[in-house]
Amino acid sequence: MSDPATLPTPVQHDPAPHPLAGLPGYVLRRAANTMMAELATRLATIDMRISEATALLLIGWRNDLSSSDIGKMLDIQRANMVPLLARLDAAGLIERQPINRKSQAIVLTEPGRARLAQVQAITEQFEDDLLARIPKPHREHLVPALNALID
Amino acid sequence: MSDPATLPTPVQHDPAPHPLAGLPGYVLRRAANTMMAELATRLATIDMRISEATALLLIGWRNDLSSSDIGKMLDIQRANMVPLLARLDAAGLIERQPINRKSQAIVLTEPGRARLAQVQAITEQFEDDLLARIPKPHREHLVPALNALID
DNA sequence: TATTGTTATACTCTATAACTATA
DNA sequence: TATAGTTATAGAGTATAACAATA
Repeated sequence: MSDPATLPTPVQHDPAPHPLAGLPGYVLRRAANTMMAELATRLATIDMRISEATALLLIGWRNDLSSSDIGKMLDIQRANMVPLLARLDAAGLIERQPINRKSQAIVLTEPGRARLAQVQAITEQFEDDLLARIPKPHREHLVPALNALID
Repeated sequence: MSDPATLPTPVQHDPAPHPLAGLPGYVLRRAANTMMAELATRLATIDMRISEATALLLIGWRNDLSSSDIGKMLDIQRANMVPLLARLDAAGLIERQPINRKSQAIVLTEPGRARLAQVQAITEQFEDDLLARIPKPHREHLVPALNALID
């Protein structure tokens, strides 16, 4: 080995800034990926995915929503709601109540209500932690700014 | 209609369609999904994915980056860089220059530089349009707030 | 005619393990 | 020992087309 003092800096401990680091679209994608990975990790402790947890929150909010209704509110395709609700059903968290011969309301079972309480505890803590990471001067502007970007 | 003076004050100008609409984490995910879908649509006009376009921007910025370097900067796993660069290579946009017998620098070809110019035009317009959608009072706070969420 | 629920399918992004060769 | 490049594989989210039954 050569004298370390004579070598060029071999390692960058801080990721070098690059031209994308200041682009709103890029930091939006990176921030969402980082935070959703964190949320997914926390929800995994109760065997829930983000998509399942969001659906459960909605189902617990109203007991007259059909699969299509939930999909429209969460921007999830009808076809993709099928395996999602099938997993919640297989876990015994929801059941289907006929509205007419075409539609069914998705409602929570008793185990579903218990799971929802866990989901609410995790998501509330997550939202608090997320906001706490943002410097105070910017904090209150995040949700209004992001809402302006949603469809 | 009733006398407006007898009605409760309609202070809620932003009525939530559902309980998730006000959660920072949820709107972060929705905003990112919406904007990335828009960017993907625009990049598809020049046959580029978002991941390919971001890599191309980085490769055009410096000509001494290895596949691993690019992956670290963009938070893409080493293994996932392989098919990404393979597609850019197959399209004739990049070539590999040996650094040593272990590493290779990824550099743009002449067609790659032309494609990069198209990518830059699309992304700059996209970033402008994104910011324009945000009400002025919130605009300057978005990037600092999001940067605080990235790792 | 439009909508609901469904099946089938495919693409993109992401994640991990493991291997070879080289620093 | 650690890193670079690679292969293989799997999970998760998303998208479209198509179908039967019902509103």
